[in-house]
Amino acid sequence: MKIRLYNTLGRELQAFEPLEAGIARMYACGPTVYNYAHIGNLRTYVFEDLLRRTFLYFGYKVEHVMNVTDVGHLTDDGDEGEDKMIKSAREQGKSVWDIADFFAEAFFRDLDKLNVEMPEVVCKATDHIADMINLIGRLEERGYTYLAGGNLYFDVGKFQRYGELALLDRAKLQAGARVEVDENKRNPQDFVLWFTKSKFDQQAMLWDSPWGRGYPGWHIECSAMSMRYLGDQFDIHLGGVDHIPVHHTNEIAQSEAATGKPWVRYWVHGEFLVMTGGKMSKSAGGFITLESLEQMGYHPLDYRYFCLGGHYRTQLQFTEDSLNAAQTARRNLLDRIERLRAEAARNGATTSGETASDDLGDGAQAHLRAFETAVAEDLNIPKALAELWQSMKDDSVTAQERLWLAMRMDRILAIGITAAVEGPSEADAPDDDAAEIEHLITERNEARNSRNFARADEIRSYLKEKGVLLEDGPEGTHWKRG
RNA sequence: GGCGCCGUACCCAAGUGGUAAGGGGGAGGUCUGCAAAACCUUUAUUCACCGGUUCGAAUCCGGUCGGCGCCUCCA
Repeated sequence: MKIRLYNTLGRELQAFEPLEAGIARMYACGPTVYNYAHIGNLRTYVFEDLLRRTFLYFGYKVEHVMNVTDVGHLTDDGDEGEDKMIKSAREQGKSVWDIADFFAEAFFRDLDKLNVEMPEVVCKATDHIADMINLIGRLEERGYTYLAGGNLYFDVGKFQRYGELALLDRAKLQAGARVEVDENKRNPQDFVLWFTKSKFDQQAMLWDSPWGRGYPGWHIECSAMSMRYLGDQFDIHLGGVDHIPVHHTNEIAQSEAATGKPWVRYWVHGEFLVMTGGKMSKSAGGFITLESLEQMGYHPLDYRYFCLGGHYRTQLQFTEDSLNAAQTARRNLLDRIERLRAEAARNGATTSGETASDDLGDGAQAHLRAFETAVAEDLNIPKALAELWQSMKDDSVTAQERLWLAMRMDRILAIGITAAVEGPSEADAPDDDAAEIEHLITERNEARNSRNFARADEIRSYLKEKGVLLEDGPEGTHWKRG
């Protein structure tokens, strides 16, 4: 099936045509590891994971590269004098290197909890300084750079198509709208490739270079590392929408200036998670981590499910109510899976193993096709999720087929369905108190049979206090942990 | 000031020319000693507002109002 994606470059839906048949090569801008990722950051990585899984689902080989920015950069709003990494290191009494390792580890732990698969390559900026110096050298040879005030700049005036991605009209850009203009720049949009004169003193990470001892500008790392692992030209570049006007615009300029060739074919950007009053950010006070959601009683996959509810290109409203809705929905879905599993078992069907989709009935086929069509059309995951629900509720499809469909769809959605189907069922789950609970249930049912409801209710409330819920059904009494 | 996005039920949110997906929540019902679960039914004649194009518009065009993002090394 043809996958269509919205290309920021050109602002239109385009059929994905890889440079090399059957392979999707993509680069994703990763985190700057000076703090924990907040759930807004994580939304973007969930989106990238959905795209990755979509390619895999449709049979592509994926070469996915993500960088980790572990070189310090400026602190946030209004603070022009300090480096994020240095600030964080000082506050925590650690070296910048330790800070980077610590938060990178935390970041990937979060991704793992969210069922975000690891890219084929995760590369740290500090391991690729030589690649950056090399690339800057190519730019210098081609005359795109100038030295001023000790720093080496990229001259956007030499790159005619500057700003094409962001639809920037250089003549109309208001320089210094929010930040002081760097007097050394020839054009306001010029950016530093290599610093030797830091705006701040305590820069701990320094490397020798042809332009002096210093450290690289931010944008160059993505160009250098992506080209190192994916070649001078590759298929897709991913990131958050905030990167369109500056970071990605500059990446394109320096990459294409260095090679003289078109660089990336498809630019795909994820929109922000927003809270009441605006986007999530430290200054606004709404810094929520995955861990804090866990402490509030949510499963990480509840958050993933929540993310699937909105299209990647639209802002998603985060509220506790909507996260609750996602949590309940996911529980209901997994409960339904559990019942389908029991039904399939009663029918003597096996739930594991592959069923060729050719063997599916027409109804199941139609559901699968609807799901795949939604996913392939610019990753319409909300629609795909709706198709999942409809297929689960379709009684004309056998329980076994529905389980198979759910697992199949979970290859992309990754919301815990496969684990629910293939893992131990609730009944198999070991429980230290199981014997006592079973015993009490037996006693209660004897009491019910002799119409001693007072005793029966006593047992119900006793177990409820211990967190055990009883459900009387036609086939006996089931219990579960509440 | 420039660039871009968005406004769909109580909430989240698909749908972008053919007569409103899905989830959560609410309401009613079946079942049940009770309770829960499950199941069934129901919940926008209408898509911020005003014009226009069209046989037909939530979808296209123009305007108004409102929200948001970016223009800084925020995902």
